[in-house]
This record gives sequence, structure tokens and C-alpha cells, in this order.
Amino acid sequence: MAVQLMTVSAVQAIADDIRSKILRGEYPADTAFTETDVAARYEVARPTAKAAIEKLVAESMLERRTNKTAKVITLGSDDVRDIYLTRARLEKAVLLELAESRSVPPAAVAAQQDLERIDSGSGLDTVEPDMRFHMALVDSIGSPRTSRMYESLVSQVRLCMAQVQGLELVQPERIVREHQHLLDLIGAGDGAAASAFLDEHLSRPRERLVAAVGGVPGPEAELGSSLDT
Amino acid sequence: MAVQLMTVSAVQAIADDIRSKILRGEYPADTAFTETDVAARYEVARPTAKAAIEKLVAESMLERRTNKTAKVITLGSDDVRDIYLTRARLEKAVLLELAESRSVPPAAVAAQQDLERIDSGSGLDTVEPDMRFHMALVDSIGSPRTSRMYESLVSQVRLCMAQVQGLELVQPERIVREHQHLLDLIGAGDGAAASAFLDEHLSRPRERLVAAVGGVPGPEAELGSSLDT
DNA sequence: CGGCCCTGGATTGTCTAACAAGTACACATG
DNA sequence: CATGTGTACTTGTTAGACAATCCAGGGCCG
Repeated sequence: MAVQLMTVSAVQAIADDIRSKILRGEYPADTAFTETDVAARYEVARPTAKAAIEKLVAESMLERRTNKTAKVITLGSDDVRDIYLTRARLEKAVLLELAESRSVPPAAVAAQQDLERIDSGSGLDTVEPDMRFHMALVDSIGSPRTSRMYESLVSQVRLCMAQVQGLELVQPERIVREHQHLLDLIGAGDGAAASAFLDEHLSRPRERLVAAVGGVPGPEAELGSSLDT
Repeated sequence: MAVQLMTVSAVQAIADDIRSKILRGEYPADTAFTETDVAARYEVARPTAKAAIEKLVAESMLERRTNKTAKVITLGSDDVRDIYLTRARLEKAVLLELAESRSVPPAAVAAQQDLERIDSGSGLDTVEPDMRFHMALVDSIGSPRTSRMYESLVSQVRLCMAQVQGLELVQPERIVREHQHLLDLIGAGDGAAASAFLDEHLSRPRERLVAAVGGVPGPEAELGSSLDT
């Protein structure tokens, strides 16, 4: 009867809170997260804060080098392209499989209807149903690993959008139209066309984000040379 | 200059050691990893052992539910299919892109030559160059995130193979032939054929692994049976 | 005789306190 | 001005301890 409302784990709760705040844009890129600071803010011991930070590092929300303080990850234009290209690879494969069986996922249709409903709203309200639409497509094929990977990519897209402030250029009616086109192509069994159209559909926001993050090629491409992992 | 020789982190070293031992098959499925046990074996404090265990849980080598001891993950037939299908999704997209530019990755050719060289060897020696071949294909497109995801899938394939003992049915000459066919199709720019052929190429080992892991549909589909150790 | 409670041991989650090691920055010195 | 040093800050790791939880075995009652 209890609906598992308590996260039963302090580090999980802290990590969830920090992650949601990062995705909401409350912590801009390069914000430092010291262990003692996190421990003090959430009133927990330092090992607990440390575990939460490392959890976020593991899922690429924060980055840290040994003996250095963790910071909110900075996504450069290279990262944005990589995220969108990887995302497209997964989703195109999904579209091909869905078109094969001509199965239009009901959850995606529902997300699409939500998107139509708030069509007149401002740009930022549309990204949630937009993401849900794509996520529903991927989830519908019932592959836990594919879903988990895609979810991680979507999360990074949201992180990137949160870091870029002046980004209101989304055109809801165009998104709705293109989504509908995708669903139609799936229903028609034309996987190749759906796959190709997805590239088009994703290219616009991708380049928009690339432009928004500025000319930064990568987070650490400009300090003498490679001091990489 | 300095070649980063010491892993400077105890938990990293412990996690690496346990992971390699798991992938080598020294710890069969469902092997329990108690925090105090790991701490004693590596002569470190319990938090350190805990961190190492949680690191392995994060990368799906171990699984644990709250307040329960971590165990080596058990991959059922559902998991094997999911791993191979997800793997195919990523790699097919990669093949399409490679064929688009007709670029045959040199690293893949090198792995292929290694595979030909030990062609006469037993089956188990072939899986390393085999994996390296596929990994080289994926790495060649220069997408860090795609590579990381594919690597995680390859790692799970290796884990699965390590857990299945009697699995010597690989036919090296067939693998060599099919790999060469893939490279030829890439060079010819026929991405669609390469993509389709990859499905064929992966289906055989997939079904072989599915059969090897037995009729277990999933790790926790039947709780009335084996819980030994 | 069988089912249920209940009490132990075992294990994990978390805390406090502390020390060692490494980095970064300021400062003093040549 | 360059260089070396030192100090503060932060992380990596340890030790010990306590509460909460889970599992199994035994005793009690029907």
C-alpha cells in the first residue's frame, strides 16, 4: 500500500535534487560542488555528499578530475553534435523497426496530442512533450538498454538547453507537423523515409544549439594541448 | 611524459580488478560481494570497498537492491536478445555512415588481419579480435558517446560469454569471411546491404548465446528455483 | 503437528572524527 | 621579475560506531 515515496537513500535523494536543479538551470556550467559544501547544505556527512557527487559524475552531470572539485559539466559545440548524432543513430534504428511492423506507439500519440494542446504556449513549455514524444517512440520497442541509453542522451540535451539562456526560437507548430509526419510514415511502413526525415527534424535544433553554445569546440580543447583522461 | 602508471585511486583499482576477474569468468553469476568481504580481501576500509562495489553496480557488472548484498549480474535470454538488438541498432547506423563516405577503417582492417592470422586457433582466442573489429568500426566515426555506449554493450557480451562455459562453437573462418564481406560492402558504398548483413552476422552468435544461457527468460522471472551458492 | 511470531545474526546505510596527500594561490626572497 | 616555499583548502582514505533492515531459525500457540 505504501507507494515507495521515501527515496530511502540519502545519497539518492541528494543526487536527484541536484540533478533536477542542474536540469532546471539553477546551476550554470562550471558551478563548483565541493563535498563539504554539499554536506553542509543538505545536513549530511561528507561521505554521503561524496557519494551523491560521484553518482552524478558517473551519469555525466558533473565532471571531476582526481583531487579536484566537481563542477557542472560544460557542453561545447562538439558535444552537442555528438549528442545529437548519437541520438539520431539510436532513434533512426527504432523508427525502422517500428515502420517494419507499422506500429504507431499510443504513448507517442498521446504526447503528440499534449503538444498540440499547448501549441500556443511559449517555447519552453514545448520541450517537455517534445522529449516525451521521442522517448515514447524509443520506449515502445521494449528494449531496456536502448531506452536507458536514449534517456541519458535526452538528459544531456536538456542539460544543454538549461545552460543556454536565450533560446526561445522553437516553433511549436512546426514540431507538431513534423512529429505527425513521422507518425504517418511509421503507419505507412516507410521506415527509410521516416529515418531520413528524422535527420531533418533533428538537424534544426541541433544547429540551433550548436550556435547557442558558441564557438567553443569542446570543454577543454584550448589549454596548450591534450591532457586528457 | 608521465604515463599515468598508478591508478592513484584504491576504489578504481579494486573495481578494475573485480571487473576483470568477472569478465574472465572467475566469479560465476550470482556470486555475492559483501562489503566487509571485499574490504578484507583487498585490505581497505569498508567505505572504499563500498564505493568500488557501487561503481560496478553503476556499470551493470553487479546488481544490488537496497539493503541487500551485491551479486554478479545474471543475464537471461531476454537480456542477451536486448544486448544484441541494441548493439545491432548502434552498429547498423555506424555502417550506414561509413558506407556513405566509403571509408574503410584501418583499425578494423588490422583487427581483421589479426583474426585471419590466428584463424587456426581454438574458438576462445577469436573473440578478442572479433570484438576489436566491431569496436574499431564504431570508434572510427569519432563519436565518444556512441563508442562509450557500444563499449558497454561489448562488455556485457563478454560477461555473458564468461558466464557460459561450454561455448566453443565459433567458426573462425566464417567470422573472417563475414567480416570481409562487411568491409567490402562499406568500400562499395552499399550501406543498406552492410546493415542488413550485420543483422545476419549477429543473429547466429546471438541465438547461440540465448540457447546457452538456457530457458531462463530473465534474471528474476522465477523465484522458486535456484538460489544456491 | 503445522503455522505464526519473534528474536537473533548478518549486512547495509549513515555518521563522527581524523589523518594523509595533493593542489592552488599568495607571499616572501633572490 | 622569476622562483621557491608555505599555508589553506579540498579530496582520498581510514577507523570505529550506531541504527535500520533483512533473513533464518526456534519457540509458542492453535
